[in-house]
Amino acid sequence: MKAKDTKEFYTITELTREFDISTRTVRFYEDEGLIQPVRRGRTRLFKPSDRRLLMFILRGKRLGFSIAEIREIKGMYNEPPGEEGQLKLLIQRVQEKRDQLYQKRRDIEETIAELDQVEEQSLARMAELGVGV
Amino acid sequence: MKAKDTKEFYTITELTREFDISTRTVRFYEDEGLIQPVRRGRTRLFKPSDRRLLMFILRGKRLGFSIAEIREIKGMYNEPPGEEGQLKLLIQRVQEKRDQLYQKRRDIEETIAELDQVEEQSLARMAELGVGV
DNA sequence: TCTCCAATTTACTTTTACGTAAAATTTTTT
DNA sequence: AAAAAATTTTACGTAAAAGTAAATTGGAGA
Repeated sequence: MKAKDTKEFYTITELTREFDISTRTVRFYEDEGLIQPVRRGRTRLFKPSDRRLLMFILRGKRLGFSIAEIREIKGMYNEPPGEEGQLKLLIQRVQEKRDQLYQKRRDIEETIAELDQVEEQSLARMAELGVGV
Repeated sequence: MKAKDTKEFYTITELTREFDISTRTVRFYEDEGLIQPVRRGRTRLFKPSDRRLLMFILRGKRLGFSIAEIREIKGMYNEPPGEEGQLKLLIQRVQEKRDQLYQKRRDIEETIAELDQVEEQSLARMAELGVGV
């Protein structure tokens, strides 16, 4: 039996169904240079690595990153450059992105805590009304 | 001595400077019904509660929430409704939002872990090059 | 080969979240 | 009070991220 990621190729619609996005979206990401599926004739064929890349893009989107930011982060996953200055720059960029993520994580914790309170109050109100949960 | 949040009123520019946003942005949020500063004549005056509300909005933005979503979350902070059906709906919505936040948190953890790896590899490469950190 | 459905290309449109410019106040400073 | 600075309103503009429509094209099956 074939597991998800051992499939040779995915069609565009397989991916759009799996991730609940439109073909336009996938092609848009290709236009933006984020994915480069191979072609059989004109038809796009997506390898497992393309699929993982798409997952990476969608994860970035969920976090509110723009296409440009996603492209930048993707670039960081390449082989580290051989030149010292470039290397230092990369390390710096990585730290900046990570700091952004730390901030987002704090934001999330705060928001979750507040929503917890809302829920608590709501449950209390339910109890007042004598409603079973 | 007056602490930040005991000030009676903030002007629009005080807020734009503190949070590094434009007046257009603040007025846009007002147009969207997110903030309702009082007026002295035509001039907007922002109370500490308005300032906190603005912080809340900007936090939502950092998390990639749209204005509509921020409005929705804000609505959850109101007094819980008295009617049972409404209450149950609220609780459900709260849980949905929280699930979204959990997802975002997982996304963040994954991305941070990957960036950690990039940094590690970069530092290893630095060492190879015999560069001092 | 014909047919039909999925995929592609091209191009115009839409939505969100502001940016920017102009002109008219208002407020503050001198 | 006059000048300067800040604020407001109005309105058009824009960039990002797709949505949508139309016309083709390609491949799979009868």
